[in-house]
Amino acid sequence: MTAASTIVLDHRSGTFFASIDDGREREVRDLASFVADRERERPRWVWDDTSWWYPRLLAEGVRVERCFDLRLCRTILRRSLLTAESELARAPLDGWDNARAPEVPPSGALFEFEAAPREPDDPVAEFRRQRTAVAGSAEPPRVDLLLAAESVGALIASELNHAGLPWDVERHGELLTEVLGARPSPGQRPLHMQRTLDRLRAALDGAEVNPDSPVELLRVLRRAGLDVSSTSKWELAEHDHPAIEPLLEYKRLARLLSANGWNWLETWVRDGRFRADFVPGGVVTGRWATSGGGALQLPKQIRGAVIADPGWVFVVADASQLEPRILAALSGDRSMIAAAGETDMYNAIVASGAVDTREHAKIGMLGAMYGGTTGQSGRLLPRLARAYPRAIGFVEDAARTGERGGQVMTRLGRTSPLPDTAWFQSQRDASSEGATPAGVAAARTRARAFGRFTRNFVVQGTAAEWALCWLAGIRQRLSALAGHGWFTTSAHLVFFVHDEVVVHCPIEHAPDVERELREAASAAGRLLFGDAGPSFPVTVATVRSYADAK
DNA sequence: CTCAATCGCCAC
DNA sequence: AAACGTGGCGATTGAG
Repeated sequence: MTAASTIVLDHRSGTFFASIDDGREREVRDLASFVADRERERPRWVWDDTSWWYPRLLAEGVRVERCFDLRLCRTILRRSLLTAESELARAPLDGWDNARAPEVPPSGALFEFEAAPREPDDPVAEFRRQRTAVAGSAEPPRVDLLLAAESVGALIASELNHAGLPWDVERHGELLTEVLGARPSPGQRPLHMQRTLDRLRAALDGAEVNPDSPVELLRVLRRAGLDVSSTSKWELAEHDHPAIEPLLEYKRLARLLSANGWNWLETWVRDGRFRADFVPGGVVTGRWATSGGGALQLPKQIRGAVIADPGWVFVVADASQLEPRILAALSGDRSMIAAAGETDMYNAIVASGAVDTREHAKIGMLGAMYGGTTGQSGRLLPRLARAYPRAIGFVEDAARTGERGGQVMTRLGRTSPLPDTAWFQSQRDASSEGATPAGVAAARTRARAFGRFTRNFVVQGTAAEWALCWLAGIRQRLSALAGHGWFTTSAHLVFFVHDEVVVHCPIEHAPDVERELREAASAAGRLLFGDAGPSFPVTVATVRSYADAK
């Protein structure tokens, strides 16, 4: 008997079905044991939505190595310029284009069906449509790699959600009490916040202001003689007035309370784990999003509550200067690739004579990737363009494509969306006979804004592809280290933010994990850019608390 | 009451 | 120092 290569799973009217290697569909009685059994042959599981199937399997102790997520891949294939001519890309929207349902931790019966009707379309047929689209594309291997990376990302997201980030509720509580004061009764302010507010009011001659209302605050500040146009902290910081210090302090405390205070703790942390709902492909560029708990913006302030289990540690790794390295690789600019071969790319740019200081190298590169035109970044760009004409030309081309309303592609073929109809209308209006100067200016502003988007899309999107390849490599290497154990009982991923990962592992495995994280980064670079690409160094730290990582 | 827009802050 | 990309989220505010 040969090993199965693909198994398509489906469920309809309360029954599960499996179709093995394009063969006839058969009914599956016990899904978890069927999958566990077949997994020995390492098939690629094909299903409509990883975030529906996989949490249920994980809850039953079943992990799979490979999958093909039809919903995520549909999104990519529909939009990619590499598959633009396919039947799939030209077909009208259908149920396969719908957004996923939020990932809910399974409760009660693990394979209960939702009340909402599911798309009745046949996943076998959809899989065939997608294979046809890939086969007919300009570069099938490139698209295949993207779909595989996106799909394994979906597996990893579910595994991250399953494992959760270790969270010390007690430590978090202490931290809040230290900074804010004891937890007040509902509707009250914690002591330190109230005192800060009293100081603010005193500095404003006793004005009865609600500091949480920007409108009210702005009015009171202006009445107190402060010439400010908003209440944002960077603008306030430019002024000298006795109210500024208590106001900024109040804002700092209020932010902590509302974003990561006691309510947050009760809502998002269960059984010593923070479970972010990671959403692969949740951002147009291919970056992940999260829905709930603000996991991608965990303030440095509260990372002290992220503490490893007894006998365990975190190995925290982040890719150094990822986006500028990605730009070097994408553009094939040999001078910039040489700079990106060094551990500190910005120092290498200074050494090449392009700019004077490391800070200038950084500001200039960020400006090139984000489309900065004013201030320092605008002044530095011509110098970088002289030293690295291909690299800067690459992002300038992407920007011009966007300004024309065109589409750009990442390394693996993920493609930017078109501007909306209002955008095109404003461009048409601006070039029509009755165009007003204001209309022309507005259209130009919008065109430039879309150019900044496409400029950034190629870099951010390719960085996201690199990160997926890195994650996939890490997952595979950690599995190998673990042998046959269940993944959460040995080194496993617990957190991911764009270019940074956290692995939770027994303390004695940390050196091995550190090595694997570095090697997986190099491997990801070779996979995307071959041997001539830049290096992808990672900063690694082994710590008991996430706060100690940086 | 609900809903959407806006402000402001956090992350990479 | 300040304006230049991708987002999530909470509080306020105003419309229905």
